[in-house]
Amino acid sequence: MARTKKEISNEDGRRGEIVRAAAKLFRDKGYDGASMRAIANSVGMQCGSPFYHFASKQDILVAVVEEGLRQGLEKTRAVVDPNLDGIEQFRRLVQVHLSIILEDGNDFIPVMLYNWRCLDDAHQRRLIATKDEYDRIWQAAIDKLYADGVLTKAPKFARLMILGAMNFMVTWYKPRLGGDLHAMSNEVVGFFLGQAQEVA
Amino acid sequence: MARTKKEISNEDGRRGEIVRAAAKLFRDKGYDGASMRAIANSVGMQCGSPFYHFASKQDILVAVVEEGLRQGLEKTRAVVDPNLDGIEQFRRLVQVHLSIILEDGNDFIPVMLYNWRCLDDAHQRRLIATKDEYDRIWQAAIDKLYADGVLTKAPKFARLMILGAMNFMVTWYKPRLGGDLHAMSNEVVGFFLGQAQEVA
DNA sequence: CCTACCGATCGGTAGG
DNA sequence: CCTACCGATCGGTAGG
Repeated sequence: MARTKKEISNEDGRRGEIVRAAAKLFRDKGYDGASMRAIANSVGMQCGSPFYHFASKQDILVAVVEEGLRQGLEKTRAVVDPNLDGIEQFRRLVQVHLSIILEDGNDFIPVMLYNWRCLDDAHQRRLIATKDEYDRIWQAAIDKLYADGVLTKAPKFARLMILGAMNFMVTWYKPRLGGDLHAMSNEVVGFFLGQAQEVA
Repeated sequence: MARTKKEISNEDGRRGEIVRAAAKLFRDKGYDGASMRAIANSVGMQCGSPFYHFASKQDILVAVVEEGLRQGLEKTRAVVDPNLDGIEQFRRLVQVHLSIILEDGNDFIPVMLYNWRCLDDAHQRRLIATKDEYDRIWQAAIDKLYADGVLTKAPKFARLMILGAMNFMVTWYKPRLGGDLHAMSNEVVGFFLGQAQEVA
């Protein structure tokens, strides 16, 4: 059976192993710091073998970023619900974003955030459309907080500050015993929305 | 005359040119992505010549980070004044931090922020003491805002969010014609402190 | 600070 | 997917 579009984007099998191993190495050492040999060896292959699955190292990076955007957009859309009140919608977006960038094994989006310049211009241009879709979801949620009076400052700038503060957590957050991501989400929500609302 | 400590930390002369050129290249292409040849050529040297001034590429990175911390701490201390009210102190810290990370030619701290893992463990351990000094200044200013009731959430977490949001601006901020860094500072201050205070 | 060069490692390929 | 290999480039050095 031919490889369907869904299977490709799910990155199953050996190819998927390479994508996941590369994501971890790109995150730890950066795109230039992670060699094809290191990627191959981390999945038990010889140095030339990943080129059976990918035409180039660049294409592996593209696959990592595409998989990150696909998973991220899927998880994010799953918590969007126009019936929620603004604060609860925001809380869910924060929780899911922190899991996307901080949870163990979720290396795709951190690689995208911190290796974006390693993508060829053409790939950047193509992938930015999906990034924009991600931003639109956040912007809509923040606009609603603004309309409700929970946030009072320019909502576009608010989105950049809030997502920036979270994205920079990649550089300092160290997971502790017992999933404290939920606690972290509450701290983030509490900080940006003030003390008006109780934490779940 | 022997090179004094002050002259070393000021990075004057040819050595200083290498440090500044390397900072720019490290910022644009990353530590691993910027070759010694590229650094040498960007100051009109041949590929082996930087090694007359530095023992290794790693030592250039160390010099970049040290120069960034030295300049950053100097500029930051210059705006610290215990007689200022909390909000005005915060505003000045934001302004100086944005100039440190976003102003044209100030590549040192961005290199530190986004290439920290490229430093050897021993250098990280040594440099972290100066980083901590920087954080202490910020923490004191934020603690005061907390004591004054301007901020109401855990001040340590507040520092991480505020500095994180600013530091991530390195990835998206594009300077426009006519220095808008001052306007940016006002937006940042306005966002984090709410609309209580007027912008200068 | 240049010239000329080193061994190591890089991404990538051909043939099986 | 492995073996064996390629040219290019890397950080770094010796001698002047």
